[in-house]
Amino acid sequence: MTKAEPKYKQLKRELLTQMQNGRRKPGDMLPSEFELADQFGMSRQTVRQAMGELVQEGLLRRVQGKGTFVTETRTTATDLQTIGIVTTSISDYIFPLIVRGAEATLREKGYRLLLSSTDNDKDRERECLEMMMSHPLKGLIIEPTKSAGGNPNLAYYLDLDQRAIPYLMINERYGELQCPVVKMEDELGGFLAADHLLKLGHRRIAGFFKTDDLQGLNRLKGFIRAHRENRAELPSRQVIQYTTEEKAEKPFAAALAMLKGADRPTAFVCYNDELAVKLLEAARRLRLSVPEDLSVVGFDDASLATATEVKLTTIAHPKLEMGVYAAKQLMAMIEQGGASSSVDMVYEPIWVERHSTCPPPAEAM
Amino acid sequence: MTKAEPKYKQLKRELLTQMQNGRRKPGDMLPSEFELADQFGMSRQTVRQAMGELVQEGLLRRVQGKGTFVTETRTTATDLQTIGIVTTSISDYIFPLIVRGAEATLREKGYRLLLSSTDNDKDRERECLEMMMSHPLKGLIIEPTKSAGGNPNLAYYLDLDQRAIPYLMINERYGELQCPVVKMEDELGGFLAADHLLKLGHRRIAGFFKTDDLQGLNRLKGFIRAHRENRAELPSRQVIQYTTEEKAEKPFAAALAMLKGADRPTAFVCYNDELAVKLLEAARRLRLSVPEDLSVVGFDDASLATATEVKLTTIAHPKLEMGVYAAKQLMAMIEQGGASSSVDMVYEPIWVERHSTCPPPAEAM
DNA sequence: TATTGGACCTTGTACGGACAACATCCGCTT
DNA sequence: AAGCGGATGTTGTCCGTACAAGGTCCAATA
Repeated sequence: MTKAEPKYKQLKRELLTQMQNGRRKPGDMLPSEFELADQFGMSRQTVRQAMGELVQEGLLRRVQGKGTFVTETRTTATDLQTIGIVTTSISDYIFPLIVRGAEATLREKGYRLLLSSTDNDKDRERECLEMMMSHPLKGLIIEPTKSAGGNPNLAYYLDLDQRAIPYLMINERYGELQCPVVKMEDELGGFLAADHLLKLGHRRIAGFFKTDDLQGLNRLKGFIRAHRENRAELPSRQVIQYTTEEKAEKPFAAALAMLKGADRPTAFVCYNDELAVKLLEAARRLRLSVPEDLSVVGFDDASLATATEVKLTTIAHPKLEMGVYAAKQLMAMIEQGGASSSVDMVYEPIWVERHSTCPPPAEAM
Repeated sequence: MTKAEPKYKQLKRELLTQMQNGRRKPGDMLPSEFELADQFGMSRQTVRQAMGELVQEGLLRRVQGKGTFVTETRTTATDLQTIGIVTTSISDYIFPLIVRGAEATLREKGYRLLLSSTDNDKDRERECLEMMMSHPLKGLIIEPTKSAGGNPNLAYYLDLDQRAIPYLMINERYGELQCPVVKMEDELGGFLAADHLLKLGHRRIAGFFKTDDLQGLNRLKGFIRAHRENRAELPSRQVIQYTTEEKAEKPFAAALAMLKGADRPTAFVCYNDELAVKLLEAARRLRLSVPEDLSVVGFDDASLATATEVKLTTIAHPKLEMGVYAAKQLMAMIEQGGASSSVDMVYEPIWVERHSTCPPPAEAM
């Protein structure tokens, strides 16, 4: 025989169902504690215990001298649920779009969005995860921080698994983890960029890649594969790798040096549009014209790409849509109860031709 | 004489201070309920009430049959608290920086950040406020949506007042409300822009302002004042007003028409850098060179301002710092218990001279 | 008519007692 | 030596009572 449910819990359940049925609407006043005690054949203290918990949960509001009321506002009985996003950089020119897509989609479905940013620092990532998990969460969207490095915060992700909180990654995935990922096919993007340039006749293409995340590493991989498949040489000095910390100086300086040197490259492939715009400046400084003297390809199709005089040729991916998709996917996982049926979504990169690319100058052929 | 504090609250306070002193460390077992009742001369029920609240707050953990213990782990003794930000547009090129400043500051102090965006739509603003308020919130940072129009969501803000949830506004304030605001002195910014150009000798300056928010309206106000104080004429056709919905087309078309017409303006003052970059494109299309034929001034000192070939002269304000300050101010208000001592913070705009401005061409003098 | 005081409602605080459910320990039994 | 059972101590549930404090209403009062 099953154990008897405590009386106060029975009352609590009864009141809850009444509220869900609509028999007690928001704003309604409940019978007084004495009355309820009478009705349900229990003491006032027991009634108080039941109602106390409902007050704690925000479903009731007690006012001394007046009575106890069903809470207003609470649009639906199913309370709003919260999902979190951990980004590397809120102010980065790409991520706001992804966040915007996700936010709009989530709000529509009644979810709330907790946002935090790691600033590309793994210690901060730990703080963010800690913060996120310290309150009930329905799901998480994570953009890995320095995904090419290790994952010192593995324990937190395992904790998520244990708590059956679904999560998915965006842009990249930590290798050790099994979860869905929404990303662009970066390797193919790197390939496309270099392949187009090689097909235009370029033979000295410099590549600039941020390689502390897997996105950059994969773009570089594709960049190399394009050279191999086109039987083009790729001297190592034509590949510039840099980290988040170095991004302000190193690639710009390297580009200047290469353009001044002998056998200067006839084309640049840049990790993203932000860098491409910077390198345009390097070309201007040396009075090289783009694209006649130097072709430039960026990544991301950011708003920067069309702000410049020479509109940038770039590799695009559907940023807003990725956010929307990630949100939808996560909501589906939540509804399924955390069954992370690892179905990835990989977007194909799109070559967007504008005016920063053309065949190389004749003398360089 | 002051009213006596309830006994259970006295006990609660006592236990709290003991825990803060370190007299009771995490993991320690407290005396039993009977013992405490004895020590403090109260009944066991009263002790239970005090401890019940501490359990609710996560500071104690009760285990039937064993005892009551001080909670382990939660280094964040004061449980994490949530504050919300309602922006007009997450992906806008300015706001991410403000959000980033606020997020970093808040996370440091153990607050969590709920983010949502109105997309410049007052219905969405209502949804956002509803969503924010449906769960316990410690405070709100709001960027008003179309602040020049009315405020149909006034009821929600009054509700915030009633619930003693402190809030502050950023960029602008709805006129009907009393709350601190963190903003730039837009009127002065508009004045500076026009005044500099007038002092350079320009006499036909066109101004483009988004006037569905107060920021734009104030910049326009300053723009007009500069003309008055410099005794310069300002025909109405030289002022272009537009709304969020029109921003993609109207100002660009108007600029093209003005530049093609007789007595074309020798300078543009633009609502923001985004528009300034667009209008640079209009000038290029008519083969006018900037700044020789046309000076251009933007607002915001966004990253766009230096991406272009001609680096934009612009009116800057400390975006990141504004976010940080807003966060700090809000936290102070929370600690004071919602005493919204309406102390505004107004940042002075800064004239950042780059290469898109110079004296007007001689023939136009 | 306007005000006040009190009756009568509500919830808040506090006390007392009783038994149930669970955990631990210790001595007794096997 | 191992296992069982009960003593003992803890929190959980439930009851009853009493008075305080806040709110509402109405009738008596100025």
